Amino acid sequence: MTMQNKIIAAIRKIPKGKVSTYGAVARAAGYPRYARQVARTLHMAAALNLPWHRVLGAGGEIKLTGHSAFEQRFRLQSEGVAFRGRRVDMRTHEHKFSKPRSPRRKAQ
DNA sequence: AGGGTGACGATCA
DNA sequence: ATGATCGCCACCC
Repeated sequence: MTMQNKIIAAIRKIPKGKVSTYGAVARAAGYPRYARQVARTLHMAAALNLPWHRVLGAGGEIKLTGHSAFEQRFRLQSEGVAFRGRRVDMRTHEHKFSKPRSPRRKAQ
């Protein structure tokens, strides 16, 4: 299993109406500090059919620029994600990964 | 091999 | 809140 595959798998777990962040996805995939690689992976989101719009920067901020940023915001609002200013209200929309950080035995 | 580059993130002024 | 700086790390010349 490559790092990129794990990152992709993590992104696929974000349900509609919820969001996550580059850093959180990286951690959920088992690669803390690899936020930039998550972003890199998202460049092929369309081809991989990934919910790319559900991944935001730390604090729920859209890191895209120009038209893409607008589209991301539009897509999120379309599935019920509320914004507070320029940021998503993470308190109510952040997806919590159930990924165990310490593969100890197993999550009961 | 070496240096520049990000859809990052945390910290500080 | 905003901008600068720095640490990070796979990619792409």
